[in-house]
Amino acid sequence: MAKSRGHIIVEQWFKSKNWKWAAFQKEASAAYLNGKSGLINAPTGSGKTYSLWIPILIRHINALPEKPLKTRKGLQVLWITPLRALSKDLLRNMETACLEMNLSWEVGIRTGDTATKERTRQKKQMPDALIITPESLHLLFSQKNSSEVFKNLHTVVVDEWHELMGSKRGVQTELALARLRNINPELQTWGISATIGNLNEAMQVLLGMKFKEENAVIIKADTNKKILVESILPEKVETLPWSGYMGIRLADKVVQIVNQSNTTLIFTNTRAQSEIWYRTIIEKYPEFAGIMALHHASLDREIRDWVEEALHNEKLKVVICTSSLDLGVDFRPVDTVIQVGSPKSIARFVQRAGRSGHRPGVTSKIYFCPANALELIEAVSLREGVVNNVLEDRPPVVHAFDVLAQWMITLAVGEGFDEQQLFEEVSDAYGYQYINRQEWEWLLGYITTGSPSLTVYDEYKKVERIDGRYVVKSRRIALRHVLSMGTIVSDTTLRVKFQHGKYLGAVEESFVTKLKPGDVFFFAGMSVEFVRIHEMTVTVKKAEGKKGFLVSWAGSRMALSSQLSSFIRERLASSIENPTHEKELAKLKPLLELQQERSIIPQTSELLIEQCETREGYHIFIFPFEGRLVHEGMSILLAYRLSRLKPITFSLAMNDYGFELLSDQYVDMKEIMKETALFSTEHLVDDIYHSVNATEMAKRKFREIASIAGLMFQGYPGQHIKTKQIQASSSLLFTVMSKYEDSNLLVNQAYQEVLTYQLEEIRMRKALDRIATQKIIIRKTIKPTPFSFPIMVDRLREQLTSEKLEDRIQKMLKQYSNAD
DNA sequence: GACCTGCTGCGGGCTG
Repeated sequence: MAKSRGHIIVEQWFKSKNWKWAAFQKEASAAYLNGKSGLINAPTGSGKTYSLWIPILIRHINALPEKPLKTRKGLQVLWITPLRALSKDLLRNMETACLEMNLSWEVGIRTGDTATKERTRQKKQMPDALIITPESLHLLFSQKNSSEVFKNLHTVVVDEWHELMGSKRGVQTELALARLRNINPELQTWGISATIGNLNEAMQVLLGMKFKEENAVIIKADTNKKILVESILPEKVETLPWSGYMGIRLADKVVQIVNQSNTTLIFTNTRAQSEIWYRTIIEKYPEFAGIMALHHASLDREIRDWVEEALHNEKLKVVICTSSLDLGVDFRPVDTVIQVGSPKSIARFVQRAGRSGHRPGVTSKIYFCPANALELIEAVSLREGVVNNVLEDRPPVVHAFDVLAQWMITLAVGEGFDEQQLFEEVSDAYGYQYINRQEWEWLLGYITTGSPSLTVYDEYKKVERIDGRYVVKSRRIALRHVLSMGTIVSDTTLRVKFQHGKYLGAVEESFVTKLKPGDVFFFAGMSVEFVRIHEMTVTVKKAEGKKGFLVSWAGSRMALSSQLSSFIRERLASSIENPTHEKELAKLKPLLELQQERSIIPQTSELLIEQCETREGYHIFIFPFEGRLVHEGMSILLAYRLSRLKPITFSLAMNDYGFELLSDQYVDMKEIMKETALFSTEHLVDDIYHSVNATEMAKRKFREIASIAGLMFQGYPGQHIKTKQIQASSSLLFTVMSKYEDSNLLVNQAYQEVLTYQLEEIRMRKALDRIATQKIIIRKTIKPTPFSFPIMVDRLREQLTSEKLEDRIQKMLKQYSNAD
């Protein structure tokens, strides 16, 4: 490739910093300077920011006239980041590079944190480059002069694109990009992404449907990042429980590793789990006070900032965290990462491993601490995934009409739009490539009249059509819209603070309603006593030494990824017949032998069904090993199909490995399997819609959709509306819209989201297809097996409180040992 | 030989 002048300057800059001028940086610079767009796939800490930022500056310098222009050109570069927290670091880096290149470029930040003064300044004169979140970018489009603001924009960079793409925030970004390309067809768009399974698709989503292929490139960093995976093993497999997800039994071993390391991050799957680990370690090893910290999303921002800072300055030995530290600033001191419990996907595991050895060429090491015995299989599977570099896809969100409705109103609040033009523009976005006129007309109706069933209510008439343009005239409507933009919908939370005023974090309404004054709970790594609740704030005081219950949050459970599940199926199948030398499997051997003895371990060509009878009734266990969401869908499907043969009701339970149908009647699976296609994919969707309370599931989903689409105003800042009220009004809207309209796009979307995300329809179909080719093995067991026991416990847990659960498990224990 | 489940992320006018 011929070296351009710009290319040489970039190269010199890298050399002057004594940095290795890596192949991907060369490639990216050259492609950018040649006017291309694309995607850069490089690990964090590899200098990928500079591989774009420096060429951008060069391009600017080259374009400078001899005499500098008197008037500034305004905004030329947008740098989109999913995390506010990343913006300050970026700003520093970018400004430093400007200084080094002797260029008086101004770089600014525009996020929710940006002060009013700075906003006003930006309104008068935008900086040359702006670091921004997708939400703030949408807010810029709600201003009257937005096309003027973006007139001279020539480059947009989307950082951590893999992180945005799979969510509705990604769709927001797609829509904004489509608009920016419309304003300036020459716009160069670059994405920066970690490695995911569908990189090509990621680029397509970023660049939109009309992008010319010859102008796009994917640039992969050829960094052989080494990742070492080591399991933390118990002396005996008996140490590990059959079921359970906390993993604290191996706390001593974990502490040993922490002690041998400089700085350790311990990743847990839930906030409650991180609190348990903190409490367990501090009780057993009081010397960790002061050098151990907690980090999760419900802790106060100030505390989290302190933890991040202390981690950076090597003041902390260990931090116990959740996904809250998956991304974010470089923590160079971290040399060890421990994952407690299944990470559920290989990509997440790799991402977390990368938090250690955060420099090019340095090996990352991650320890896996299994939380129950069967997770030893996952340990082996994870390692296999890492070695073979198998990573999950991030499927982009499509047909999100709620996000589109919001976007249309945003534009109407801003400069207004011509519907034909906007329709063209929106079809350029990957997520709306198949949108048709009928859907579009419905959306136009929705934003102007509030959909056919709501026409009598004025508050849903938001947008007016004036001289062919769709605009929002009312100040009040504009204000309320701007106050509720974005796609992240959360429950109402209450802030927790000490009497003397220090804020600890936030808990959910549903948790607080259980509390009485004097109750003690464990939160933010300490025991606190509930004092009172006033104006959405929970006041507490220290309760040293007292034991209390643990804060719980209503989140969602992550399901095992299909890539990881398939490794697990294979590992299990070969565990007995072709045992490998993996030490994890050696540990697990006694348990697998017990499974083999009481039932079987299925080969990959087999589907195992276990049936047994206990005092609770007749159990059917089925083990597709497909992750809990698919199992949820399958259990619903099977329960429905069985109930059509004869009237029968089941209670359902599931985990990542299998599911249970429990009834007070015996079902002869062998007979039924002969006659009925229980696992057929035929009428799958119909059966599911008939079977479950699909309406209930859709209703719950609808709450988020209605919020995003602007049907429910969540209140002015500082003034809160209770979750219950929001839930009630969304459920009312759902009922009205379903009843009086045949094809309400938002209601349909709710059903679609239930199928796609809650029940993982596509994956379920694949699994059912696989089952169709498998041999069904039905085993009657006298006692629950290592496979089935955890599912039973799971069901009990949902029905009973924890004390009662303990009693029940004791009873079960007695019952089954008596049978011996 | 069997206990502790529930991730992350953003944003908020106008006027004088």
